Amino acid sequence: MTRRAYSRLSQDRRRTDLLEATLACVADLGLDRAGARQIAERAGVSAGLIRHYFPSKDEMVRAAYAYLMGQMTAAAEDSVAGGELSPEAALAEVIAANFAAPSLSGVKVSLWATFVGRVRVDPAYADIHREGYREFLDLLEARIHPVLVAQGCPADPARCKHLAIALNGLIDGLWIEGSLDHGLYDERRLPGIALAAAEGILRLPDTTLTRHLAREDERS
Amino acid sequence: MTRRAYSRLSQDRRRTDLLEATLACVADLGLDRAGARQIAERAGVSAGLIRHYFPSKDEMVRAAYAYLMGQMTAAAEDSVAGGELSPEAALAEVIAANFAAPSLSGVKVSLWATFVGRVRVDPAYADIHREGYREFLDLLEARIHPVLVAQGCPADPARCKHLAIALNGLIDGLWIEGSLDHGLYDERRLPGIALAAAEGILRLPDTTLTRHLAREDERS
DNA sequence: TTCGCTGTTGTACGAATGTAAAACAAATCT
DNA sequence: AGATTTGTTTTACATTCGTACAACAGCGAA
Repeated sequence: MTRRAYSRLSQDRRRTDLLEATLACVADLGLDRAGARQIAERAGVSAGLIRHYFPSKDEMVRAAYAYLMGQMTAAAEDSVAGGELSPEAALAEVIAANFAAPSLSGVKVSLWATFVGRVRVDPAYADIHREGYREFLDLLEARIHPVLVAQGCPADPARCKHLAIALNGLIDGLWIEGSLDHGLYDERRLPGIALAAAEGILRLPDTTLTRHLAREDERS
Repeated sequence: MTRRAYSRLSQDRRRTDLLEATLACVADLGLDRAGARQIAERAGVSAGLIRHYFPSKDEMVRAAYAYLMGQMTAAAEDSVAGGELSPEAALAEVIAANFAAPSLSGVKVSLWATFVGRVRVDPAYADIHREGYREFLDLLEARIHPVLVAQGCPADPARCKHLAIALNGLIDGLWIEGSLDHGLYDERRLPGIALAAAEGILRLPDTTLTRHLAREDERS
């Protein structure tokens, strides 16, 4: 029997290949059917190699979750990085970014849900989840505060935190149902629905956030 | 070898025992480790019996998801069943019920997330999810409309639907993070946060919903 | 009490699983 | 060019999985 030809990749490259193959398998096979052999095949690698990069398959899956959350929070932070926008426009952008590609994605929400299902079981998943949630909460709070100040609304820390919690809930819930694409309504309306609801939650005058919606469309 | 003693149960009883054992195993082992043998043991039954009630283990898991969603939507509908409340109080109750036991539950959110992770993979899960989501959306819309009318707000069908979508998103997102109990804030504040945010989304005067909060506490 | 039905158990089996470790080869160093 | 290192493949193994099926036993009917 002749051996398969292969090439040696850098440790980081091979590792991320394995992580992405893991996510791909979990997304369209489910956690139970995402076996070591199938992940390895998707990564273009033989099954035994997994144990050269991870102490066990379970730890590789955990690492894949951490990798996914790192990508998602990095994307959220980048969504307002370079711009010199008004506080209102910046907040609108952070919110609306969740309802367009690549955030609005059936694959992403499938992975997110699958892993959240393990948070209660496995403390490692709980830690990763908590960290990602806290980061997004902080990001939101930092974007909310200047808007409240500019609009002359009360902006004490307790109120900001509560508003961030509520806004994060709104975004999460709409993102999940929107990404699942169940066909119960037109997903293109989600940015408008989300921004109008956010205006209400923050007690801002109408169109404070929604008037920044058109610019989002032009960009695409 | 002596055989195990057993008793014959009614078909319905045995079936729901199996479904509840399935949910219990999925909740605290995860979908991949919830094997037929472990589920059977939890149900106080031998593994072979599964195939007497379900064509396969996978179909039993699907049936367990349908069973769970049936329980949850039934609970949501019951939460406003008998009362002769004002429209505002009824809406507040529907919302607040999601942030107290038994709805606010780590087990429930784990199961919910685990199954949502399969929606994209398996059309049967997609159907069950869509149906449950649509039912809750309709329930919310039916509770929102009379409030808007009573408060003299615009209440055309399109606006009601958008508001129901936003409110559902808010509830879902807060319910998930609250149930996961990550310790980033005090979950007892969730009903207040949710009701205040709902007031904002619906553009209602302050305390229209939150003034019904105290009554919720007294009841417990 | 005995019979008959069928819900239930126990066992067996092939396939798939995660993992260990030996054999190999690709890249690097000398 | 040859030696060395180590990333990678391959084979092997114990375990677990879902399922099939024959044997058994609880329970109502006669």
